[in-house]
Amino acid sequence: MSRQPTLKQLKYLCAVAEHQHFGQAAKACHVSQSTLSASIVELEDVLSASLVERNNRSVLLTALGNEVVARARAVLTDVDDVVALCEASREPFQGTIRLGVIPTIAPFVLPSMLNALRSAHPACKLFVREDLSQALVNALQVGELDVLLLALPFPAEHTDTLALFEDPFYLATLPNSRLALSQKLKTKDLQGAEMLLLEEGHCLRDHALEACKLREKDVTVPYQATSLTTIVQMVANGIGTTLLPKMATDAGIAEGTDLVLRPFDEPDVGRQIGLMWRKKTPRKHEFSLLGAFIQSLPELARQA
Amino acid sequence: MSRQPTLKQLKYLCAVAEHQHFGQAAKACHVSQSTLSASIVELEDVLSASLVERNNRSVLLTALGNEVVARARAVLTDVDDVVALCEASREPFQGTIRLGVIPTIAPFVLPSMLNALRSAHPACKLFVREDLSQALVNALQVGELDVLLLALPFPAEHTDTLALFEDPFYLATLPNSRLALSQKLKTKDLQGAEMLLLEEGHCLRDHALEACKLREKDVTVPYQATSLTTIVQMVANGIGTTLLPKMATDAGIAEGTDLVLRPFDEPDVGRQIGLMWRKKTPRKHEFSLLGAFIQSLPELARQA
DNA sequence: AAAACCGATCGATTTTTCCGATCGTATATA
DNA sequence: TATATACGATCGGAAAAATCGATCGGTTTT
Repeated sequence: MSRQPTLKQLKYLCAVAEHQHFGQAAKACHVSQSTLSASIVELEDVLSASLVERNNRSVLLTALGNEVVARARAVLTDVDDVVALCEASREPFQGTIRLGVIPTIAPFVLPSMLNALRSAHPACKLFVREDLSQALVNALQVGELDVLLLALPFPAEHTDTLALFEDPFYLATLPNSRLALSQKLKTKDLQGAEMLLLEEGHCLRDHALEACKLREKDVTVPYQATSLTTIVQMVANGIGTTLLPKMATDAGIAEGTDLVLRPFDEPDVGRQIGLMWRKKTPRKHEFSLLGAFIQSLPELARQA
Repeated sequence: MSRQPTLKQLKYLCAVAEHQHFGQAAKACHVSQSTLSASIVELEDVLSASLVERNNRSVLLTALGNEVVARARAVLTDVDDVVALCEASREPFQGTIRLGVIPTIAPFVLPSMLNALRSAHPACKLFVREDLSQALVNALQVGELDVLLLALPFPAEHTDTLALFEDPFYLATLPNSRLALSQKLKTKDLQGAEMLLLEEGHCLRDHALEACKLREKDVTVPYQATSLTTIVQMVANGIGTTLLPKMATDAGIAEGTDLVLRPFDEPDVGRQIGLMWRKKTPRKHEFSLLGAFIQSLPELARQA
């Protein structure tokens, strides 16, 4: 079993190649001549090859030595690149953030968020994955994602959450419907309404049911309703009524339809948006800053 | 001043990434768990970055950790490549040989030599430079070339030579010339002949003068005679007479002309072909083998 | 509640690294 | 020819590190 050469040995070899002189090379490496000399000998021993021809008057590299030097230089710069990479990642928003976002948030927050982030922190690379909450939590826990933007609460072991803002629900219905006419909309008015909600698995569905104190039997589950845009089209065609989060309506999801949007005359009818990360992540601070950054987005700030 | 990570640290990190488990990674690296653990801590310290999230139940890599692992893997394989390169160069004719050859040998030896070498030692990379003896010797001494194939003797410090074979001179002249008719050709017959030789700098010129005991004034120096082929054409056109080394005539340099080739009726009218290398080269043995290899070439052997 | 598992840490020992001094050789100088 | 100089190799001791076994503190599983 032959050992591996050391980075130090490769570095010394490159210095020798550059200076063609052991003494100067040693000085350049801030070590004594004897240390460098021994290191070169050891390298040649490890590689079982002659790399340097010592001529007492001049130092020559063998053909193999030249090859090794060329490759060693590449290795050393690659290692330096690793160091530089870590240095760049030292400060917040200088490295890669792997972000998970749920489908009922992504289309309404990501566009402005990504734009603002790119302006404020050009060096920050954001990797985004859009999926259902449970899938995101799984990915978070196995280390595929660093932080999630989702609706709280969502049960997840070994995680911490940071609440960012409330996202109230609006009732979306046709102007001539019974619910559209009520001045002071209460959640109990929804009893027996034909509520269209997203299919099972979307947390928006669960949060809507909970916020409005509804039960499964009060809800009509449409086939293939995998996006809010689809739901909106169905409501606009008179198939029923739905609840839309404010961020969706702010983003203009109901534009181009006859739908009216009615707020509820009750507190806490809505969902809470927040960040989630692993308890043990070393980047809590950075993610808290990310939370503050999201809160400061003008598109979201005006609803506070 | 931040230090550099160690190859060992990078290796351990990659093992952790692969096994997702400190204990198993340690076992794979043939070190104790404590050693590996400490090594990872030190790596993170050197890089001032969190690479691994220890979760007591599972080991996760940070985004930065994944990046570092990817680059570390590349670095490690590059280093392994260096080791492999040296291993391959361990045996003779497995590495690169930088060979210098003079112009009065190259066209007649290289074709068959390169062919044979490629067959016998496919892994051997031969880099050939063709130049005048003095230029080759300079290149040899500064380490740009490893070994020379030239005509001996040629003065050169710090070098050893290996004589390979004699290369007798033939007189090349037109059939009807005075010299073509003499049965027992002696060098002193050349006195006053219009001898065409290569321009200054070619050792063939000096060796020819010496072998035939001629002086400069016996010789006609043609303009622009930089190759034997040119000389041959000139002689064929009646401009004079010349000396050709046997290896050139064997290679058919006079084919297609009316020239006759006459050997000398004296010993040692010719030049000696040999190898030259630096006294301190670590590859003496390999170059000796190269010499034997050249001697065994059928194109050269039949003249022995 | 106990056992098992995992990585971090401690203390002791071994190994490695590093330096200054010296040596041997080749070259330059007198 | 003798001397001085320059260079890399080598040696011995001191300093630094790497490594190990044992143990700790925490979590998960039984």
